[in-house]
Amino acid sequence: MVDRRIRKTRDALAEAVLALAAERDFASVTVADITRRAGIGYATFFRHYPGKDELLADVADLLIDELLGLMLPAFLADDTAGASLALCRFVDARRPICRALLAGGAEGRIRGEMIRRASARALALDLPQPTGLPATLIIAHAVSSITAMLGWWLEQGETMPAEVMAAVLDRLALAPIRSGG
Amino acid sequence: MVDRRIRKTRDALAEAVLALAAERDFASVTVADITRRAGIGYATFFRHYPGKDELLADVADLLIDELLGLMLPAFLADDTAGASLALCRFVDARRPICRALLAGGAEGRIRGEMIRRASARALALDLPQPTGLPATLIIAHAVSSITAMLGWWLEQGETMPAEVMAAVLDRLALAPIRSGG
Amino acid sequence: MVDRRIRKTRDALAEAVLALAAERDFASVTVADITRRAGIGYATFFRHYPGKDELLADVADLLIDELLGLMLPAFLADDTAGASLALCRFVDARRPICRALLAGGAEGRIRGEMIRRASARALALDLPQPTGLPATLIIAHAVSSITAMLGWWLEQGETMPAEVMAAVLDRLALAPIRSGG
Amino acid sequence: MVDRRIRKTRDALAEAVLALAAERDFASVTVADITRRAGIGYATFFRHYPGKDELLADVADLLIDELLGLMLPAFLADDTAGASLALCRFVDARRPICRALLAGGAEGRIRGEMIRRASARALALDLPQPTGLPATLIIAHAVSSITAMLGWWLEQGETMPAEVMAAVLDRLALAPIRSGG
DNA sequence: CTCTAATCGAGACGGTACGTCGCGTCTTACG
DNA sequence: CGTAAGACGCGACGTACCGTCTCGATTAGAG
Repeated sequence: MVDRRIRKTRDALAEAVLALAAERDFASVTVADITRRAGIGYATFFRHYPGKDELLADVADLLIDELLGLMLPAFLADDTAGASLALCRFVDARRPICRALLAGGAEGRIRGEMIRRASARALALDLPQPTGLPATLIIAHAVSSITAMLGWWLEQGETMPAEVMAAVLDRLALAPIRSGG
Repeated sequence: MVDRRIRKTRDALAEAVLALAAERDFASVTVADITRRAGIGYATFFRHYPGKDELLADVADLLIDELLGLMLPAFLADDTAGASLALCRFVDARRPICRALLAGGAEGRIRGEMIRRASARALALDLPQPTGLPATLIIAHAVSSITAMLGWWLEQGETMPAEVMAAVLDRLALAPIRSGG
Repeated sequence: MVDRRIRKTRDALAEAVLALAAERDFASVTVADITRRAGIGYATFFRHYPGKDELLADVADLLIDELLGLMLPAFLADDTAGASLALCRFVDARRPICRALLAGGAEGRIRGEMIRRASARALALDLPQPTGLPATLIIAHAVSSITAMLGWWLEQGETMPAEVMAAVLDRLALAPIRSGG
Repeated sequence: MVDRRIRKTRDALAEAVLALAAERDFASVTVADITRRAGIGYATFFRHYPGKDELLADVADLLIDELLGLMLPAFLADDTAGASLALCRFVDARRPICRALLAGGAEGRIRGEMIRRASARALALDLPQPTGLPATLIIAHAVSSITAMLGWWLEQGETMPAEVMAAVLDRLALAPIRSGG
């Protein structure tokens, strides 16, 4: 169905871009760096992606979708603590890739993409706003705060357990959304 | 004391970079764009700044310092609502420049710079951590959440008054830092 | 074997640099002038040559080699008159290119290159020095005198036939090397 | 008469340009190099000379005039050997400056200037051409050959006495002009 | 098992922006 | 109040990447 060569090339690109984004500022990573690392031809890159940003987005998309799918149910059930915990365990189990996406120079793009996708989902669900605040504002707050704190967490090494981090996340970023009002 | 020509050139550069950062993605702004807008020679730019990022940082620094100086007293007095209000009024009174810094493509850099400076100040003050959480984590959360929400606010036009925004900011980002524990 | 695109680009560059060197002072010719004339991209130039001097040298090299190959046999056979005549006819048949190389601002570089190559050849041949003078001195004299006179000749237009010029060349520059001693 | 300060500045410039021309390629010497070396202000340079070429020309002019004045009498008296000897002794007595002018990157300009001035003198004198050859051609030959050989000589260090060099010069460059015909 | 079309590597190319350097002019702070 | 110091506009330089393109060589998967 899908040519095996294509899959192989894309996998190599994904691995390469993550490795490079993890080890230095994403803006300074060039397409040639990626292709060299992936062991593929320079022009071949553009047969798959229009640019490095799109490659990164493609790599991140799966993760973001998975993550949102994981958090939304708990969040909608007002179980912000559960959502936080699910999130932190998810991230903890994928430290290298999350580190690449959240603690490198790519963070800005990732956050933007997450806000976009979360807003789209919220719009599609047409959820009620018990807090009386615009959904896009809440999302901007939640996503920004969470990605910032996760980035901080991942930069600390393995010093703080997922459960503790989840509690912090919940207390500072998620619970305030529900409480009060 | 300082050559008048130098001041004039720097002022022109500051004005130009703000105008350009406001009207489109900062990453797509070139040094040539800035110098053209400022009416100065291309090479002259580099006699003042190593690159456009540094120019932006220089422009933002004053604002950031002023802003931190404004918020800190209220924040340290546990008056997060007062700090929020001071912040929103400050921003409201400087919409164009804040919009350029927070709602354009420059947002990532500005946030990074703010986190850096705020962390430095916190370290210098050696403030007690009543919440038991690391200062750098709190700052990452607060700065990220606040800049994200302020960016959202500035993008909405003048639809929401500063007082309302301040309440939101306080409830979602600042108050949670103090409360609980 | 050699990429056809490369050959095409180099040919275009060679044509362009000769045309420009012929019509004005070589020092005032810029790389951009050359690439514009050749119809190639500016950066492409540097994929082929480190600078305009090297391009000119490359263009001149073929000619110089051919010319040295033409003169040496007669010269070594003590037939300086024959060598002069061969030289003048050779130049006469290639007036435009020789004019570009000898009567423009490129003259200094060309002379230097000729001295270098001729010295290398002389060294390789390890020829006896019947005159008792160092080969490099003789070469400096011969090349300088000849290029100067040829430059003068080419600037006069077609007023003096090759045979006459050859006689002058022989009498002033070449014959004195052999005679006496 | 002439402001002493002006003379002092010019002398400093002359000294500086000669020193720099001697120690490296003249084309790579910048005006800032010269002024730094001379210990004068950058802008001051342009109050005295339009550019570094003109400074060099000014410095060389005196020498060239002196030299031509020295050689001409002997040359016009058909005493080419005497002219050669006068020349070589003159140069030998001023090795550093001559080296700077003849063996550095300035050689091309100096030769051009010498040809120009010698041609002007020849034209002014309206001397008969016993050889039947155009004066400008002879001058081109003589000046080029001589400067080339002197450059070679100066580069050898002090290995060859002026008298020997003069004999070579006479035999290869000057005598052939007179002899034959 | 073959053949045919898609995919690949390699890398030349036209561009755009960069940051540097030197020039020659013009202003300005300072002695 | 003149002058050195140096900021400035200008323009060429050489570099780095981008995204497009043309080559053959290889290889997958349909017939």
